[in-house]
Amino acid sequence: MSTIELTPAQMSDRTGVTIDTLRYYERTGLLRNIARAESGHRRYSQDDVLWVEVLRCLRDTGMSIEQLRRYCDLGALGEQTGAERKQMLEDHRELVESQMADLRRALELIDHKLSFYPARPANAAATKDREKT
Amino acid sequence: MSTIELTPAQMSDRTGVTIDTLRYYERTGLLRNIARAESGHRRYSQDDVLWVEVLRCLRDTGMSIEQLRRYCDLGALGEQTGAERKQMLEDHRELVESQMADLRRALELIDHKLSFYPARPANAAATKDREKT
DNA sequence: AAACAACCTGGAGCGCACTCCAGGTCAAGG
DNA sequence: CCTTGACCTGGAGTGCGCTCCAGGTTGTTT
Repeated sequence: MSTIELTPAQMSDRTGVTIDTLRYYERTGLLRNIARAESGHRRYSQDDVLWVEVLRCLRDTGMSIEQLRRYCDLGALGEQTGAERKQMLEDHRELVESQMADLRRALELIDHKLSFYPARPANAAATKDREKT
Repeated sequence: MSTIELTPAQMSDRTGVTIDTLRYYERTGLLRNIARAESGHRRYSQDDVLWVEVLRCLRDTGMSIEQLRRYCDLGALGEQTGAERKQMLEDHRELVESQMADLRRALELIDHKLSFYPARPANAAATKDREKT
């Protein structure tokens, strides 16, 4: 299995995460053991790509950098930290579900408000737009 | 209909928004025409409560303060801004739906990862936790 | 009337998650 | 060789959304 390695620029393209952010993640411990070329330049593996996608998925749904670092620390510590990692995931799962509830409420509100606007840009006078409702 | 007015502290209790944040919203134009007692102290109306709930709903789902202010500006300008306000709501609706997609992806990822942990804190050796997947 | 809480204003400060910068190294093309 | 551009490090800067503070007024309780 040829381990295709990516330059920082390529990694940034693949993941949609900027080079600066990749370095920031490395500094703060979210990315570890990134390979280097002899020149000292980083070389990212396919596993790194997958891991960054996991990180982004959790970040984008509200897990803090602090918590992600904790999660990484636990992973590095080995098997006996499984229970705590599981707990973190379960906690985050709850957060995600509560966010989904928020989003559903927001959709309802938006649709309710949109229902006061005419379907096509018709005469404005026809619309009695009840605000704050 | 008695217009029950609320003190800042009461308003904060009702909406879950701190007094400082309520003032901040007023400064930045998200809250307007807040009544005052003769003393100069604010008195919030029931409509203000509803409006803050709308603001929070939009804020919590990712609309920026900047955009919210724009939305308020348009509202203050009157009926002829209806089209733009409608557009803002439609744009935000799309944002909300894309966030829901993100959350669903996250839920899948989390559940996938959780599936590698034993149901009850059993012997750790039994779990071959494949990371980065 | 004295004490204490709640409120006022203008402005400064904070935490998060990046993002940018200076000053230097490395490497591929002409 | 020389230029050009991608990369390196350590550290400073940024923008957002609040949050806090100083110094003063108001209003209620004892």
